[in-house]
Amino acid sequence: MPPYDPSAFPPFAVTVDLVVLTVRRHALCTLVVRRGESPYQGRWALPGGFVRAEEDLGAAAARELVEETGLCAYDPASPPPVPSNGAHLEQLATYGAPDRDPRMRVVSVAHLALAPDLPAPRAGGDANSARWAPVEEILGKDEAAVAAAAEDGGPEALAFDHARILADGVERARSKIEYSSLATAFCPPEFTVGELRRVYEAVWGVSLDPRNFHRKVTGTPGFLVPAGGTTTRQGGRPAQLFRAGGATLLNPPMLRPEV
Amino acid sequence: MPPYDPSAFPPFAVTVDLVVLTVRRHALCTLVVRRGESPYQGRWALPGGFVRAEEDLGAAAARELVEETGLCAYDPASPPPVPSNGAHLEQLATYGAPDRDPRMRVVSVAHLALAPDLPAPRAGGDANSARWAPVEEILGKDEAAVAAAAEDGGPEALAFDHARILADGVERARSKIEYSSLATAFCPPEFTVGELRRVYEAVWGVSLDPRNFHRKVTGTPGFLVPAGGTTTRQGGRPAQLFRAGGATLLNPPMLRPEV
DNA sequence: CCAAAAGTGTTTAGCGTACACCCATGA
DNA sequence: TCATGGGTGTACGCTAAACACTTTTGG
Repeated sequence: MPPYDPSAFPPFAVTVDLVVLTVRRHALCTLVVRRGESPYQGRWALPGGFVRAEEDLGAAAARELVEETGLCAYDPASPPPVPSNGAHLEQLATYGAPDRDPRMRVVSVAHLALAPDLPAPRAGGDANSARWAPVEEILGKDEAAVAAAAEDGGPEALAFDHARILADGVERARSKIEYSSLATAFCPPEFTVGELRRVYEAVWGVSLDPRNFHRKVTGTPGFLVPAGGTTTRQGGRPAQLFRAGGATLLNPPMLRPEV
Repeated sequence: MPPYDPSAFPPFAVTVDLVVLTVRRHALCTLVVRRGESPYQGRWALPGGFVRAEEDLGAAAARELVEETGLCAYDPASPPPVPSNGAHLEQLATYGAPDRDPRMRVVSVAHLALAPDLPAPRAGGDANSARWAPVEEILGKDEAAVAAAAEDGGPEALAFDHARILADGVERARSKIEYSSLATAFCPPEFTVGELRRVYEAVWGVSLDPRNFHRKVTGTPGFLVPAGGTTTRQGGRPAQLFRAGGATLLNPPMLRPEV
């Protein structure tokens, strides 16, 4: 083990990058911002920024989330995901290849945020410098391969290693809604079983049987609690409204159909 | 978003810390090293060190693993976990609370390594400055609560926030062997079904039915491949030897019994 | 009345569990 | 012979999948 000499450490910059996912018009979308400066000037990138000197990593991610979306992050540990437009926020992974930023050594602690559908994004007031981009449009169908090859790829490719980060975030979201109640983070505070099912269908890119899905989610204790009212959103029998229940782990899990 | 000014970033040190897990004498154990310097002088800590200026995060973790154990890390992406005494290595999470190290701002990218049982550890040649400590002995029974309260706790508590990191690593290992073939990383290259079962029992702290376990692992295609020979290790009918197969995902997963 | 979405009931097949039973070795 | 661990067969119960069917709205 090398001697622990605090005065001789290599200089690093530490940033947080955000994979903010939402479901819009039956498609899984992510927030991207237009880069105003070199390198990768004019290209789309994940939102992010430097961690401040006295700031925790999670706090930096929450601050960036507010700055980019106005979304308030809630702590996954606190039982009730109370606020009306809160977003789930969790650490994703850390990316620190020596050459990932040509200017200097930057280590980025990526975070994953899941949000309900929102109005148009705001990025420092500049409207067309931020957008919700369909994940499929950025990563293509074969996500793993594209993400690996996308760096320095075509003009639609994300800056830096952000395609890889996005692919990892999407994969995390896809697997985590299997065995947790996280899919409710894509829904408004009150939602119907059909809306929740369309979240699963959009995130997984599959079709699910509405009848079996209904039985599954309403039959799992603590997953959903009735909110009282009913709604008619699109011609048909009105649906009951639910809120996310206290249960965070889904046992047995929701089964993702084979492709 | 704050302006992106590379010359004005706060100074960070970036380290890697290692949660190295193995199964020894039916108990899940982790590698800890004795700290020779302040702060936390004389206390046990997870092995780790600074990331070098031109070094990738995973490479730094692999280097530390070799320095501390002589273990060679294999890339989980490459299909055959070839080397005889290789260890599984993956990124765990990143810890960067502003006050986690009293001397300076340190962000630690923790990694998780799973290794087969080894001879006594070596730490720079100093024999009694490193040991395999039973996880239960460090974290106690109720791991989440203890890990949260352990910092600045009794003399047996790990330095810094390492109890939290260890608890997170153990939890990752416990959940990941459910749905992946990762448990074979705790076994030597050739092993019996009974040895693999004892790995599950030690990591989960439960008893599993030997007959159903045998059917489950031998019936999952690609999980185990027969290695040919048989062995008598402890009086009884000789057992077939197996190698880890190519399958990395276990579907359906191994079910962890309720406690 | 018809379309559309919500919700319920029923059947079937697969898998996990429990446990009886046989096999092969050392002492 | 017995003890010990390896391995197989079988019956039971639960759950997911498939799908027929009823309910409640809007047009």
